[in-house]
Amino acid sequence: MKNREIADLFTQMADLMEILGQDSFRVNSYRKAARIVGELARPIEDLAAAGELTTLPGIGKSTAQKIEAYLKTGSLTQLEELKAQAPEGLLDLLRLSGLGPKTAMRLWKEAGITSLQDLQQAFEKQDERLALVHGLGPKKMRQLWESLMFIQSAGSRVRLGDADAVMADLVASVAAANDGGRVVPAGSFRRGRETVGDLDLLAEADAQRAEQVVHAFTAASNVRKVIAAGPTKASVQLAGGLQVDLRVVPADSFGSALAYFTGSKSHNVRLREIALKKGLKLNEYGLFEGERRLAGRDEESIYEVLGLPFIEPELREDAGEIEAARAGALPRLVRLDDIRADFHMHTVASDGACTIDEMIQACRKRGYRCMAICDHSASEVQANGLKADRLLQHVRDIRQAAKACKDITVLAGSEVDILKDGSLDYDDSVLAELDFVVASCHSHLSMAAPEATPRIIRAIEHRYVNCIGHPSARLINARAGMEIDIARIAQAAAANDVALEINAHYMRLDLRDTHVRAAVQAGARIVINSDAHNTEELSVMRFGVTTARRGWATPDDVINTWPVKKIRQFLARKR
DNA sequence: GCCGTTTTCGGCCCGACTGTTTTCAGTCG
Repeated sequence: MKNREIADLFTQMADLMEILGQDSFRVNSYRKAARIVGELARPIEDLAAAGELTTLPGIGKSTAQKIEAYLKTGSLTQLEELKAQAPEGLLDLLRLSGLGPKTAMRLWKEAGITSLQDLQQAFEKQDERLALVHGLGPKKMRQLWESLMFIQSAGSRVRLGDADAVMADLVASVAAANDGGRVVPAGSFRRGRETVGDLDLLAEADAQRAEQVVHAFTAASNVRKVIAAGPTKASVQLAGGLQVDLRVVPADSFGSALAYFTGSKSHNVRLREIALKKGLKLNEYGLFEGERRLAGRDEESIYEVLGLPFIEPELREDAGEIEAARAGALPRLVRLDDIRADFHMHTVASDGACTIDEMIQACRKRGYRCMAICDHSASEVQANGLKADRLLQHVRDIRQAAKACKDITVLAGSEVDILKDGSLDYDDSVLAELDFVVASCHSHLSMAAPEATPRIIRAIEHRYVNCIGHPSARLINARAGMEIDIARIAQAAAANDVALEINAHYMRLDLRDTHVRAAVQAGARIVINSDAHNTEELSVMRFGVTTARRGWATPDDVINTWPVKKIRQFLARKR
């Protein structure tokens, strides 16, 4: 699957074209194409083979031809031509904050600097060529130097779960200075993306109070550096390197500002276009007809005046949500309070930290009516996986503990390894003793799609398998995991009454959002599991729900929301 | 380069902050 690869090529083209000062609308169209291809769940090869590339929004004849040529030849002539016109190292310069295409061009043309390395050397030698670059004063130089040092020490985007803890503290700090005015997260964090590049925070305050709100923000305990601070807007860098932007707006504009700063950028562009067609103007201060404000206090009013139902933040990616809204076809997304079950958690029997009873009590406290305990199977030696005899004893222990709790159905299960060839880690006679089987890959994780997909499908077709755990086995920011053909896997799952897991741990979120959407479209059932190794970790369920929402999943799609009777019927269909 | 309820050409979202200017360009979101 070359989706990511091709998306990166288009991004490179857009960056180079921008540096070369080419038409900005063409640049944007390449950026859009990169986004569309990058977020596609189906392999781009399949669409190309079927001649369906131009059915994608933002992909026209010309872009389709480039994709087809690249798939055929492995290179992209237009990109090579651009690279011949500008040194490739210039692209890296764009990673510096405060340095855009114009400055990159000037560094090259006016000082002969064409890479991060060149720039660093020029700084270190206090090269006089730098003084020749128009628009580069002492402050800008200092900013670029700091940014250069930063990208050398900092990593990539921050995982949603890590950002979540930081965000909670910041909201508390700012809210304490805002006399009850609203303080809420916006940006990709609010949309629930699996990683965030920065954090956005919005506060409601009048002009008088705005100053103290901005001050409370820039003075928050974990702020390392104040990047910018005006009367209504400020940016800081936290100790961990994460950048946070705050905007302060009056109550009348709070809703429009929230919509604006939640994005995504492309969703906003669509909203503005709709506004324009109605002769209106939409910005962060409201929706206006001439000077008259028609909406802005809350998000709902913006959508309403634009003639649309409210669109949930998780859907705002310009991935069909506007069209669905117009057609009245938006899904009723699953919510955390719909969740009444968790089917994947570990105990001290394998590598968990809590006992069966402790996990049961914690699930009861969360209001669940059904749960499954699924410890590791024999092959997971490092995780103290259970050999068959220990598993059978463990099953008896779970059933014994379950008897004491009438208000929750406790299923005895296992997280069984899917071996390299797609077979399972226990014999059928052992699996037959279990109520719930999660089958997961824990080894041979660098498999490409042609091997990985049949491996997983073989497990799906297995008589005793109820669920495929973390299907790609990726770890965000740490391991790419297996390439999987989600369309084929979802089709097999739907046909075999197997649920596909969204592993809710924020390191995994696997299935990822685009996979969930493809799975739901193919009619597969989704199960959201915490994979908790202690009672505390049951709370990661919320990240899984967010991912399910980003995948357009409804309560009906997600078996965790079902009554126990319906869950039992689903499991019984397997055998 | 894409696209169409003003369609095959002519548009394509808009404002805040900074640093360098000498009235504004560049960057960012």
